[in-house]
This record gives sequence, C-alpha cells and structure tokens, in this order.
Amino acid sequence: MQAPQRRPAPETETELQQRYHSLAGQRIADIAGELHWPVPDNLHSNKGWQGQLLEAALGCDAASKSEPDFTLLDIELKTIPIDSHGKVLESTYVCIVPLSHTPADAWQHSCAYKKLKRVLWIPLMSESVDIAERIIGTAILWTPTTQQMAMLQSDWQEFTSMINLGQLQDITSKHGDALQIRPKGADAKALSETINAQGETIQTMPRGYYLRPGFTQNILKSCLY
Amino acid sequence: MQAPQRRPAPETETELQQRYHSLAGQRIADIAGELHWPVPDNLHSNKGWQGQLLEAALGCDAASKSEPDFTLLDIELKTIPIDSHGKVLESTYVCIVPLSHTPADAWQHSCAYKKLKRVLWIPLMSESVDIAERIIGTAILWTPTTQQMAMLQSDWQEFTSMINLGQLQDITSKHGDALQIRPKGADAKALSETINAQGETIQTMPRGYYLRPGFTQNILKSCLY
DNA sequence: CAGGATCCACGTGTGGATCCTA
DNA sequence: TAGGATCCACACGTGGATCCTG
Repeated sequence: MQAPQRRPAPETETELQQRYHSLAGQRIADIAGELHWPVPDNLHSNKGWQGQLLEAALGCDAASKSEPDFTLLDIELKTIPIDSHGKVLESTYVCIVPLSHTPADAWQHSCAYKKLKRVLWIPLMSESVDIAERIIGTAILWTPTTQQMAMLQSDWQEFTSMINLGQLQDITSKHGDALQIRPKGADAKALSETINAQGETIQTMPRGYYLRPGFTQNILKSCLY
Repeated sequence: MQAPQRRPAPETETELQQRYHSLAGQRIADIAGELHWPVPDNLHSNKGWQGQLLEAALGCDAASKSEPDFTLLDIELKTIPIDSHGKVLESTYVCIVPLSHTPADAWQHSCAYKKLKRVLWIPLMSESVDIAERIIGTAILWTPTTQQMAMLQSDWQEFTSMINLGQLQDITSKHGDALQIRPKGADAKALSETINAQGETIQTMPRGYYLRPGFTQNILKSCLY
C-alpha cells in the first residue's frame, strides 16, 4: 500500500550500465514490485505503461519536451517489444512531425536527430499475455553507424522538403526506408495546422515519425543469441 | 448528491436576456443550488469559482481559447465584484499579452479587441464574507462607445509598439489609461519568451491585460441607482 | 502485417479571477 | 489602494507506446 516510486537519475554512464544490466532477465512484476507500481491486467488503458515503468526504474529525469530521457548523459530510452525469437513486433515512435517551417538543412537540430543520436534499447519479451510475467531482455546502448545515420537523415530531409512544399497530403506510411510518417494523436479527429501546395494554411491530422521494424531489427540483431 | 450541472447555450440574445434578468437579486447559494454546485467557504482555493458558476448558469459554451464565452452570440461574460455602494473592487482580467511578433496595426484582430467588443457584465455584491450570501446585481450588456473604444485601442497600440521594440521591461502597471499590463501566471517563477531592445530572445514573466477599476466603474455607473 | 487509429499520463498554458502587503 | 503575486480548473499537446482491421 506504498506510493509508487522512481529511482534517481544516474550520474554516469557506468552507473546507468549497472542498472540496466541488473534489469536483464527480470520480470515486469519484479521491477514493478520494487517500485510499488501495481501491474495492470492489460495495456488497453495505458499503452505506454511498460515504457514508463522502465523509465522510473532507470531514473529518467526528462519530464520535458524534446530532451533525451537521461538529461545528464544525453541518452534516450526506448523499450522495444520482441517475440521469443527476438523478432521486433512494433514500429518505434520517435517524435512528432513539425508541420510548419522547418529548415530542411537542419537535420542536426531536428527533434528526430536529438532523439536518435544515442539510444538505450530495452528489449521486452512481449508474447506473454500476462504483463506481469514479461521478461526484460539485454539492453543495448546504441549510436547509429555512419550508414544508419545517413539513412535517417536522407529520409528526414525528403519528408521535410515535401512538407515545406505543402505536400504533406502526398506522404503515406509507405515512404521512407528507415523512418516513416504515421498518424499520431488522440484520434482521427485531432487537428494541427500545415500548408498545402498553394501555401494556404489548412487543418490536418497530427503525424509522428516512427522507425520501421526492419530498421530496429537490424540494431538488435547483432546482440541477440 | 447530484452531479454539478450547467445550462445549455442560449441561441438568441433575447434568450440570454431572459436568463440574466432572472439572475438579478439571487444569491450565489440559490444559483449554485439549482445547478448542484457545492459552495466553497472562501475563494482562496479557486479564485475563479464565482465566474465559473455564472458561466454555467448562463450557458457559456466556449471552453476554447480567444473565443467569446457565448460563441453563437459573440458575447463575452465578465463578473465584476462591487461593494454595497456600487464601487468596483477589482481590476478586470482581459487576456494574456502576446509577447512576440504582433503587428501593431492589428487592433481589430487582437485578443483584447475580441474580448471587449461586446461584454455582458454581471455585478456581484462581494462585501459579504459568506460567499453563499452574495447577491447578483443587474447585468449590463455593453458595447464600447466610440470614445471608450478609442481609449482601448490607443493603450493597446502603445503597449504593442513598445513590446515590438523590446521595451517590455520598461512597461509598468502605471502605463495605460483604460488598460494596464500586470503579471499573469502561476507565480513569480513562471516564464515566457520575449525580445529585449537588442532583439535578443529573453525569458520574462507572463503578463496579462487588465481593465482599470475606474474604466469599468464608468461602464457600470450609468446603470446603478 | 503493417498502415491507420487510438489510449493514458502529465506538463504547460490560458481562462476564471482574487489575494496581499508595502 | 493598487501593483505585484498567486490560486484552481481544464483544454491541449507531447511522450510513453500498442491496438486492430483489411
């Protein structure tokens, strides 16, 4: 009957490593128990619950926007659902797509770049229907290879150019090799502003950048056995 | 033990008139009782409570920003605290002050103009410490006279020019004849962005436009006996 | 199986204003 | 007495992601 807790922020990368090593092999129930978090029966009514639990367990301190989760270490945390064969089960949300006036040469100042330049991936065996019994995998602290970074930048620049030309409506989830753009909002009625090809302001559904499963699969592949 | 209620939006000005006529002379307790709103002992912990009660009683439908409270009728609602002699006891909050890039020629597109071009004033005898026993006065549906509108516009344009020149720091509550600028935020630590005289972006306290008591006193004067 | 739709938490900002002290 | 400070409610947007049909 204690209040939910969270751990303090790690101050060094070594400290962070110790923590995520200690998580590997644990069940969600173990981690939730230590922090006094009640485990829900399913995720229908809080799809981000597992991610938030792991943030609390590792001591993420960014409640703020567009900041990496570990502000001191400049590292982003992502939980990634996999099956028992190590196969990635979902795409990974990165950040919202800015729909107005983004300089297309500003990749290194973009939200997507900041989120992806260094990521701690926590694989989560998600085949068990029972959330409590799901097992944490071996975490990977990833920095994109030159090739991977080039793919991301290339996709991002194409998307950004199209949006600046008012062609957002022409972008589908099929575009992009590593990144894709998909809806992101409360529901299909949510609205944001952008411009059309005539430069007029119009209302449209908010979108997010997502990493394709194939891309994240490649990141994890080297480390699964 | 019923849930708090609110009335539907009035569809015509006549309907609105009927409603606010029926409020005159009633106690806060009467109105709150009909809507099943519990009356607080004081306003320390919800300074806007009375205004929100009257919004519910009259059927304001704008939960949205920068819209008049009665969206169909394009009318704004303001409760105004007075003493037993009809003296206005407080300044009246209008809207927040935009701290970046407002064209100084855009008075008629400004938030302040939209809020003030037609206002239903509900005087509230506020000398009683007992909130429940406070009495609603005779409401006034006001459109600014040419003179009043000129004062408002003049004040607004001077403020807007100064802000665009980066002189926000030089504006005090002493400036302005009808309007004044005062702090508006959670507390003294709240921050917004503006520019200084060198054009650099700086952090400053958020501000609001307020009507001086003398100005609202003149509006009410013609109708009090 | 993947594109389109959706769900909760929570921080922030605006709208409703009044409080409080020099 | 009025200028500066402050209080709550609630809508909205972003961050955490997964759901669910053709």
